[in-house]
Amino acid sequence: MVSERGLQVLRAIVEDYVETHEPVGSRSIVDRHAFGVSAATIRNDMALLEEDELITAPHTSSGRVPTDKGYRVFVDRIAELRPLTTAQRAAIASFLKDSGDLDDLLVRTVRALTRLTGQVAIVQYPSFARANVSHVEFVHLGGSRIVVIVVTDTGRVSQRTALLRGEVVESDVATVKATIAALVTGRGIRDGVQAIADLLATPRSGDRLDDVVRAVARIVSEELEEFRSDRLVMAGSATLARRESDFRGSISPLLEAIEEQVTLLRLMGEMVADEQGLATSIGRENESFGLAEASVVTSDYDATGAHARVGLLGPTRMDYPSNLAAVRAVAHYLSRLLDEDEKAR
Amino acid sequence: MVSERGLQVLRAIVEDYVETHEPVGSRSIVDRHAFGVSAATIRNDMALLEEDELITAPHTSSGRVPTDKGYRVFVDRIAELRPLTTAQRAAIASFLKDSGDLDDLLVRTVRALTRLTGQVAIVQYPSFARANVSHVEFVHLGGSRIVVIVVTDTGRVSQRTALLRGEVVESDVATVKATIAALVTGRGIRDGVQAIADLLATPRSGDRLDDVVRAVARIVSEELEEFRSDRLVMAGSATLARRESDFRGSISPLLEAIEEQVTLLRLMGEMVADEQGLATSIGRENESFGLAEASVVTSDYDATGAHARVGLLGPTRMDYPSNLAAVRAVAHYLSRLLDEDEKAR
DNA sequence: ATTGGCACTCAGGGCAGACGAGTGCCAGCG
DNA sequence: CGCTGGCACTCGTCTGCCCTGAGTGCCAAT
Repeated sequence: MVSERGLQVLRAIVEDYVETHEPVGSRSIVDRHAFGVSAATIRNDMALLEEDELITAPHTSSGRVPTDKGYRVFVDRIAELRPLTTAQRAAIASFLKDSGDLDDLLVRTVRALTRLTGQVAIVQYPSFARANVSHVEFVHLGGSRIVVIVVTDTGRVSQRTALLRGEVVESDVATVKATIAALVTGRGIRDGVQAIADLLATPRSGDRLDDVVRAVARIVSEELEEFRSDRLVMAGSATLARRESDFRGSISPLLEAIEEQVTLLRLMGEMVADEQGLATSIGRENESFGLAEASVVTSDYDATGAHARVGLLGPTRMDYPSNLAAVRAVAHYLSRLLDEDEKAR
Repeated sequence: MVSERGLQVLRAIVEDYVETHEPVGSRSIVDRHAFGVSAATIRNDMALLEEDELITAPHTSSGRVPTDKGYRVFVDRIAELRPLTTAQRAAIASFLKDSGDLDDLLVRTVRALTRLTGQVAIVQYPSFARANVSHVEFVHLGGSRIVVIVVTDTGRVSQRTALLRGEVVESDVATVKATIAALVTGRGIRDGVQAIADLLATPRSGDRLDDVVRAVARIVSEELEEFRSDRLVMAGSATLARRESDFRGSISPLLEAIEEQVTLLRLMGEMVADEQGLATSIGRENESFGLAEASVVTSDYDATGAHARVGLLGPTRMDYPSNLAAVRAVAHYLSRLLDEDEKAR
């Protein structure tokens, strides 16, 4: 078990290491922090911390560096959020106000966050799983093409072009629209998907339009699935290159994860938030996602029942207190703006 | 003036340097290429090439490296495209076939290209400046929100949510729709934008709906502008990290350009294509775009009059013959698929 | 439990020497 | 006149070496 002072030593090591990027020795700790004990005492504490695998020495005669486990303890038991300055809060507020629609708001959010922290910022689209389909619209482009548009009552729009096998005429489109609209309009996403699945399961009728209806229904179903699945908005990948020395290996796994999105979605989905809605995933904890040298911090935000996360992706050696405070503050503003929007309906 | 053999020496230097990433000396040239002359002769040629600033020596006693100007001469006067293998062609074809709508096709294209070349791949959306508005649709979400959807006859769809000042009811929406649809439907993008500008220029009437119409018209106009402006699809940014040693400085300007898009759009817009539709921009030629250590190669592709580019972004020291061949081949397939689509209408 | 002292380790910087790849130049040859 | 072999020279890189200093672990004393 680590003593109270031991924890303070760990705190000092984490803080100094994050700041200086250099292994920190017992001497520099007593210099920079008012422990009131000698370096030798600190050394004894450090030996204990090392036994617990909270810190490690890169080579025999050198200062200590926190291990992933050390960061974990730091975040869970020691660190307190470093509140944002009022200037920072004001910057967020002015950056986010006057946003247009949801897309615009999220883009601004992610930019604000990356600017604030210098890390890669990530915002999950609010999940619309609970939304209802308010509208389906079909636009005939002539020939065998139809643009299929689905709108939910939360204002999400998805659109896709269906390329049919044969030609259709305007009146066909109207018929198809009526059929499919009846199936999904006013229903929840899940119900809509189910209704379409039921339709596709029925045996084919000989009707000329049957094939068309099926083809279009399949597209609609895909679009509904898209609402159900989450999406990400990101910004700040260029900052990774500047922090490159923070990553022992290459940053290309990170860039891949950013490009893939799926990995990050899974990762953010699996992270467990504390009672404040904050969550961290540190270094090797991300190993199965190919991000063993990176950390992710997230904060939940809420939009009228819908629920999603904003987060940061950066080196394991990041400033957790500031970054956690930043995601929390941004999530907070985002929730508020979305709620105001909601009321404005 | 450089002799014929001088050019062949330049070719050898470029090819070897691209392959080995090391300055190439006179000796290794006679070893690897069948020049039939001695190293001393090559040295004389190299001295001339250096006088013309086509190659340079990193330090006094070391092999030569092509300058940007050298790459330029190589591309313009020496290099011949290295045709793709049939396996590669087959890979492209199978990768692109069975694409869904335009978005899907372009995403596949850009993935194919990055996989083929190992560089960052870029595809410009075909320009829809000449398209006509075929449809505007308004979906009332209740309260003061309307989703504004614009569809062109080329199948592009743009959608945005308008948040109005006051509440509107269903019948208002119908009125607004009629007004605006009359303004833009069937017209070209440019005409539509103009018509809306004219509307906004008229003095306000006292009509209750006038403000609503104006607000919505402004949104429609923005959406039309979006059709006019180009957009990019990209893939492969992670490859940059792997090639990082190819860039003397940091790769962060490149990542920024990728995230910005605007820079790349401008750059690709300014590049001048040869009679084959191919264009290159090498190293310092991109200096004003902050990409002095990068090169871009592009190939035009055509979709029934609409015209855009596919390209690659990579280090100056790239394999131009292969990359040019790759963009040309991919552009070729893309044109063909788009034309088939067109016919299928 | 804390401390000062001490021996020990080891990364990093500086220096010198050897090596070798590569050059420029020149005189000679066909 | 172009090509060639030869040769002296340059200079970056590698290697081994030493030294320094930061930092450690341990121990006996308080």
